[in-house]
Amino acid sequence: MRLTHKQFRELAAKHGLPVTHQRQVVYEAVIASHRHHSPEDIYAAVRRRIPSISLATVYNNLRLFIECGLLREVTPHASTLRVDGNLEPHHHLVCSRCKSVQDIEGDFIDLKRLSRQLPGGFDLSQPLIEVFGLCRSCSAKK
Amino acid sequence: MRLTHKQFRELAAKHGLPVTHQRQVVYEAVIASHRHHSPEDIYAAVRRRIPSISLATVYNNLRLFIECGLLREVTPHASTLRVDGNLEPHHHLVCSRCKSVQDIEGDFIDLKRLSRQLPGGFDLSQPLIEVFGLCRSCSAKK
DNA sequence: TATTGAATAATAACTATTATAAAACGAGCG
DNA sequence: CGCTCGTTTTATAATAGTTATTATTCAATA
Ligand SMILES: [Mn+2]
Ligand SMILES: [Mn+2]
Ligand SMILES: [Zn+2]
Ligand SMILES: [Zn+2]
Repeated sequence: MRLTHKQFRELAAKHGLPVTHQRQVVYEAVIASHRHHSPEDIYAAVRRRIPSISLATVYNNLRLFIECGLLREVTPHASTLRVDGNLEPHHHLVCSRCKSVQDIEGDFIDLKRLSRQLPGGFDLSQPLIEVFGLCRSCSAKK
Repeated sequence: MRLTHKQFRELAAKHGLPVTHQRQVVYEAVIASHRHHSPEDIYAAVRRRIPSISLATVYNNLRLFIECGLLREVTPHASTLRVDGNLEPHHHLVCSRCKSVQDIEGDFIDLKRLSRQLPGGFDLSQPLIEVFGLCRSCSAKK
């Protein structure tokens, strides 16, 4: 863990973020496992080192880290259910900022290469793809 | 609307779903616009034709339609925030059933073709891709 | 028409997340 | 050292989206 200790201090300095013990431990909990965890997961892990930590602190710092680019959000969708009546196979273009979704067509996937990277047993019989970026109005704004 | 009227009756029959007035109208509201709507959007639209409808009925029927394959869910992620400490550019493989996420590497996107399909102004400077399918254990189960 | 099972409406409950306010902290300074 | 001030954390209330519960309505059948 000495490694991530230093890693966090450097990252925080680069983004002008004051380092606190809580932040340090939250960050380390995220990268300790190479997985994609929920705030509750992180909270449970951090509590083993800081039993008094508040769930709000975990949320606050995860949000902060995501905004600063220290962490990546794995679920860059609108937080509510969205439905699609179009059953034709098609893909989606999602704006990471405003969460808007538009259809996109075309065979831009190299299925051969993709399946070469695929872990065994993964069923990709009709692959659905989402491509994330910034929509026109969002990329104009910033 | 006569078209979707008939279309819904046929789809419902195919899936053994009893047709009710509410279901008919909810379905029509979804495909009336070629967009990706939230349950509240649908609720607002349906209320103009059935003022007494309950929000729960909208939710129930949207879920039902998704399960039967009459509609597609646009947000097939875990419903809670997930964070990723890996900042190296990489893509994700998401299981549509259990919502598990794993990293996937490799250049399986034809960026030339993709940008040909891209609407003007969409910023794809570092494209993130998510590929949806069924993970090994989920595809084994069913 | 009476019976019965399914769908709906009204509303309560629940869960994830955010907002608020008070307490604790900590760097800088006399 | 103590004090001060801005920041962070904690505890908790509030909110939003969704699901569960239950009484009512509906529609098909006998
Ligand atoms: Mn679509
Ligand atoms: Mn990842
Ligand atoms: Zn946008
Ligand atoms: Zn799965």
